Amino acid sequence: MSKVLVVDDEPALARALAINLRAHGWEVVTAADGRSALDAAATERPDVVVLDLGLPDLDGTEVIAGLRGWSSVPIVVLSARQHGEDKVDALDLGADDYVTKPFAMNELMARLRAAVRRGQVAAPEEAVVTVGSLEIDLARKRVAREGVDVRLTPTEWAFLELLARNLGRLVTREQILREVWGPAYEHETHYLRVYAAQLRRKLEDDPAHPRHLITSAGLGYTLEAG
Amino acid sequence: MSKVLVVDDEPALARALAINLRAHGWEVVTAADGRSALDAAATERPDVVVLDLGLPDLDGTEVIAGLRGWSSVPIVVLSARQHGEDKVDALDLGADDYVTKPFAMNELMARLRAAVRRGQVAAPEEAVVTVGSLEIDLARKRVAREGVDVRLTPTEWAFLELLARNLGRLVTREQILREVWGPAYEHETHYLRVYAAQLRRKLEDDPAHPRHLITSAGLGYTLEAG
DNA sequence: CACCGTCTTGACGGTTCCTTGACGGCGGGC
DNA sequence: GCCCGCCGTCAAGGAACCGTCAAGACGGTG
Repeated sequence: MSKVLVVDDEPALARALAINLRAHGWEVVTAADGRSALDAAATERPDVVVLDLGLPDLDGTEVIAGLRGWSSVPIVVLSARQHGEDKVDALDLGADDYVTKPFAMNELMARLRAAVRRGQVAAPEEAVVTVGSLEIDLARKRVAREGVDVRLTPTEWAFLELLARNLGRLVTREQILREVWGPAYEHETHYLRVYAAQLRRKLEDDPAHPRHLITSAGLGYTLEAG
Repeated sequence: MSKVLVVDDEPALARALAINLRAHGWEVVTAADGRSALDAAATERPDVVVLDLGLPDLDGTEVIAGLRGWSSVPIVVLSARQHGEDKVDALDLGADDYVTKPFAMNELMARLRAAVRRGQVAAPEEAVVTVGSLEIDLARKRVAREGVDVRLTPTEWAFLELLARNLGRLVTREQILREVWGPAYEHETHYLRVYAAQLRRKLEDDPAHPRHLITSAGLGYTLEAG
């Protein structure tokens, strides 16, 4: 769970933010002015800071500068001002993102997630899905079974990749056909059978009794996690 | 083409909205009160909802809360009230954006587009409905009873999904038949009995005395929350 | 042009699922 | 008590779907 520090002097807005963020799984700490914001940032070590400009004591830019003196925590600035002038200021000083009021809660949430993601330096995005003895490397577009590479055709790979990106989730026939063959093929279910069989022959220990690539008759296919 | 659900009890405004939206390429569904809004959202699966506060039956906030129980569809609230009080309420409950009347059609349109865009980027959003020892995962299309997966046929799943999306609310026979079998089957009530029985056999501890899938004779079925 | 890997298409047998009918239980109205 | 409507149960037949094999079509490459 990520921790967010909300810095805002309007109690109503601060409360609304806190409630929404908590509902979405964030741990929330609040501060109502610039000085306590700096204190809270030092003691709580949040993963990201939401900073409303126009605080009673310090100018928002001072808060950013103060934080940047010792921390590289991502900062998302919140502002009522419409024009770009202080946007440039804030970004210059080291803010990471900028949202003008009124804003949509989802947008803020998305920007926070993005900010945290960017903030995590150690994120080379190791996109490898492991399923039993299968290793599916989404970045390199490779599959290995018990350590040895398996050669897949482009269509086989597209099929498998789609299932792997939805690991453990049922992917409907229509979705597979749309994604792999294109929107016009939405009803060509024959392809599914041919390619499911082909993947099983290459990837399953016992293709006749698949343990990974599971069929749900009339619905679609699932790449089973366990 | 994106689909929008317009919830407004003033016919004139609802019509004006529908016409304008359709002219801009939206697919439009309308509802005039809170209850039918929830029904329509469950059956139509809009990409975004425009919700006018001040409905005859339910408070707008109740509608938001009801929707948020199972859906993460973006909601844009429409309100005549000028001051911020219920704005905060609406956002607290999970609305995504807020437009005060009178508004420019262009502005609403832009906010809808933005809401849809954000909705698509947003997280996969765990949508799991828990009923007793049942876990119904709407995103993965899976049901587990006491932790173990239960295999459902496509029709069984469609039936259960509809009830789960209307958790605790009675779903009429007509609505189920229309949704699961199609508009032409609105009077084939035999199907309901067969499939209700089948679901109970798979999901209930004692199929003869169901505690979750409840019949209301002559009316329809309810998936009981407790 | 011939070769090769890949994609498409067809046919067939086995399985799952849907549909349909028949029957019994339950409860309300008369 | 009897009738009637509605619900729940079971089972059978047929339709839809799946897995499999293999032959042809297609598109690059040498």
